[in-house]
Amino acid sequence: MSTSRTSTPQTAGAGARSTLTRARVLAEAVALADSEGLGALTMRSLARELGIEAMSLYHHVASKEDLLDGVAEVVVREILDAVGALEPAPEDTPPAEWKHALRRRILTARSVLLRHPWAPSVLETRTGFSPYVVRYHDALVALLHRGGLSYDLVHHAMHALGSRALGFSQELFDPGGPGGDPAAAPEPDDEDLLARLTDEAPHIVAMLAEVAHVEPDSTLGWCDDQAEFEFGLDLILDGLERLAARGSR
Amino acid sequence: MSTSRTSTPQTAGAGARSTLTRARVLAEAVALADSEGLGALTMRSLARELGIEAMSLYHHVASKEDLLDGVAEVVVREILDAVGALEPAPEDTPPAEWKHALRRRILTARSVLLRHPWAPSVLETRTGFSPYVVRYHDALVALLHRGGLSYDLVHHAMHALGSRALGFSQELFDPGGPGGDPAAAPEPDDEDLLARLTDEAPHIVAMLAEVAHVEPDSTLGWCDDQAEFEFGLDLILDGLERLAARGSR
DNA sequence: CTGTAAGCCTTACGCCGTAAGGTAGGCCCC
DNA sequence: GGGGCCTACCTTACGGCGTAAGGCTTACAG
Repeated sequence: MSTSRTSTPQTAGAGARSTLTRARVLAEAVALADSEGLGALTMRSLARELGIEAMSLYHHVASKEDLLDGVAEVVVREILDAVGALEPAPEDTPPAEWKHALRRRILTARSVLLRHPWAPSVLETRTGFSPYVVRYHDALVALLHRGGLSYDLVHHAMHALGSRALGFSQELFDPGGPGGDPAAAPEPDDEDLLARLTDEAPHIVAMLAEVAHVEPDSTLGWCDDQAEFEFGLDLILDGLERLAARGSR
Repeated sequence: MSTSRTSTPQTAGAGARSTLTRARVLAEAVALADSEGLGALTMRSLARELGIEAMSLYHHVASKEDLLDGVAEVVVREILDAVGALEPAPEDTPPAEWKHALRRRILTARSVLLRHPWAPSVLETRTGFSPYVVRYHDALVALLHRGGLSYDLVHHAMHALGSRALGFSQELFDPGGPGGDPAAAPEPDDEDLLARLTDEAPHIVAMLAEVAHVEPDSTLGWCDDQAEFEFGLDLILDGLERLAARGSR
């Protein structure tokens, strides 16, 4: 890797590999978060990974916050690419298919986020307007409006979807969920936990006893996140469809 | 040194004010987060507020993480108290009223969280099973099941509600939202922002132009969070009701 | 040849959470 | 009533964080 000839006279113009760019910094940051968790993404560790010193990063990002903004942008762009590869533009989608088109887009977004489990917690904390996030949402708005929903209803719809629009929803009780640190699997002695639950939350225990995919006497197996996500999403989409059908609102 | 009489012989028994307890530590932590934001809640600043040294806190909480667990618990207990003061127990609620009962409970929870804007971001990161969180959710499960929903449907319902069950939902683009630091109001020159939006997100701009409570040429006024929260909540509740009506699912 | 700017490095500061250990008073039990 | 122990506090110190300030080299422009 470039070892020899450190003083190559190349202008570092086009595809120079040895020169660091913001894009390369961000890519490495994403890779680091993927492999070591969000907590391991520090200026120092990122620099180490890139073979430079921490302070040198500041020539490519303004601050750690800016780094995280950039990282979020990379992820959203990845979503945009994935969606673009599968979906026609909103204008080329038959209006009547808005619901399925929306559904597919959102599930595609989700599939990208599943590759970056730490991403939701980063996206949650970015309140700014990344151009890519905006563009993504704009396509959803277009789809809904072309589907016949009034802008008023579209507006409500976007709020109702919330973070679901980007493919995630935070769930209370979700061990190892969107937290980011894969090493943090809180596993207190499940015996005690179940015993506590049984008298503190009898109805929950009764429910879990009945719902198929969990045997309450085993270690708490968790839910089928994908199925649950789709259930909630469909509940909202169906509700929107009904509201749309009975004339705007 | 508490000024006079440092060696008061009182046994620090019942309601002694001078002795620190975990409860007092947690109460002060909540107060500090309320007034200065979550970012200002550090072991050192909390100790300063209590007139002790940082390390002394470790006699009452095991770690910062434990402190945050405790803080979350305080908030949830506050929710439980508020709900308990207004609502009959699930067993005393007519089954047919499940939807309204659930709605009221959740909106009560929300009203508590509005007093602690930083609380959602703490609750989001607690993956453990606080007894109070569990108890709260258990009551919701009871209400739903007594209302005639199968446990299977109840289970889906809890997932669909997600954090909404506790009264919040994260929204992308929500300046000064559940972040926690009240001092961080990102206000980039709104002129530029709107200009950028206009060509990056024409549909969003069109929507905002039409939706009543925002004049797009003014500084971006934000949405009526409460109304939007209720819209999303009702969408889900109505959908659940419909599913319940046509027999389990 | 000189000026300037970019890209990287060194050093250092003030935060953070917390490990380790010290001390002073109150309690129990012999 | 005296020795030991427990509790609640303190002091000191460590390693890690983000980053301010400034220095050194190299590449290119005039």
